[in-house]
Amino acid sequence: MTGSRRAVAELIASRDGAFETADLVADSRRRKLGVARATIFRTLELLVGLGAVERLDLPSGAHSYVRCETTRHHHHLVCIRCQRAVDLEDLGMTAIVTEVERRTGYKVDRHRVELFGLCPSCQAATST
Amino acid sequence: MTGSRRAVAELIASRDGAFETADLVADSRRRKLGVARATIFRTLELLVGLGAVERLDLPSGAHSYVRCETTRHHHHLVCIRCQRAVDLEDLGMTAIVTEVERRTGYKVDRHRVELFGLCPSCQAATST
DNA sequence: GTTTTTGCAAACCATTTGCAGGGTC
DNA sequence: GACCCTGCAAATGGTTTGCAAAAAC
Repeated sequence: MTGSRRAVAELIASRDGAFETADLVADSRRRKLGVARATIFRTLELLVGLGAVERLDLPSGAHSYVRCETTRHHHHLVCIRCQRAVDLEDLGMTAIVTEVERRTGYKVDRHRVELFGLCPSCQAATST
Repeated sequence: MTGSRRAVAELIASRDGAFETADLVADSRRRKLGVARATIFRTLELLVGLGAVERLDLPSGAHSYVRCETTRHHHHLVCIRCQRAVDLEDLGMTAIVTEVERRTGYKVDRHRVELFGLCPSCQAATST
C-alpha cells in the first residue's frame, strides 16, 4: 500500500457511479494529488484484479470502471444519464447458462451482463 | 452498394466467428483487395447500424464484431478459443429486466449480455 | 539494502478525420 | 452532373512501456 494507491482509492471512493480513467486523471489534477496517469491505470488494473472495481463497457463503446460493493459474483446497472450504478446479485443467470449449454453444446465459462437505464432521480428530472 | 462495401461484406461472410477490425484489414491485404482501413471501419459502422453485425467486447477488453444471423433482438455466445459464435434468442431476459426494475427503481433501457465459453469442437480438442 | 512503485515522456495502437480524386446513380 | 464513397495520410485519444529516481518493507 503506497501513498499513490491510497490516493487513487480515495478518488474512486468519492465517486458513486461509473467513471472513466480520464475522470480520475482530471480529479487527481484538480486536487493536485500529483498522481501520474500511468499510475492511475496501473492501480485500476490492480483493483480490478482484487475485485474491488470492475471494468465495463458503456453502450457507446467507451471503457469505464465501477466500484463494487461486493466481491461476490454480480453485475451492474448503470444510469445512462448520471452514471450512478448499483450492483445486482442473483439475477438468475445460472438457469440461463444451463439452458444455453444444453441448447448449444458450448461449455459456458463466463458471462457479461450489463444493464443500462435511468435511475430514479434522473427519471424524475426527465419527466419534469 | 459499392465495390468496397461488397468486398468487406464478403470478408465478413467468410468468417464464422468474432473478429477484430485488424483481422479484416489483414484479410483485405492478404487477398489484395485494396480496401483501406478507414473504409473497413466505415463499412462496419454501417453494418452495425443495419443490424447485420454487432459489436461486442471480449473479456480481454478488446472490441470485436460478429455477424448476426437475425436482426431480431438477441445475444451472442463466443468460443474463447476459436471465436466461433452463435446467436442466442429468447434468453428470458425480459423477466430479469422487470425484476431488476422492481428492485432498483431504475427504468432499464438496454442491456448487454455476452456469454463466453468453449464450443463443442474446442472442448473435444482440449480434453484430448 | 533490496524490491517494488512512481512519474515522466515517449511509444503504441486502434479509431477518426480532412480532403482530393473516383465511383455511383 | 450532383452526391456519396474511397484511399491516403495525418491527427487523435486512450493505454502501455522504458527507465531512472523515490518510496516501501
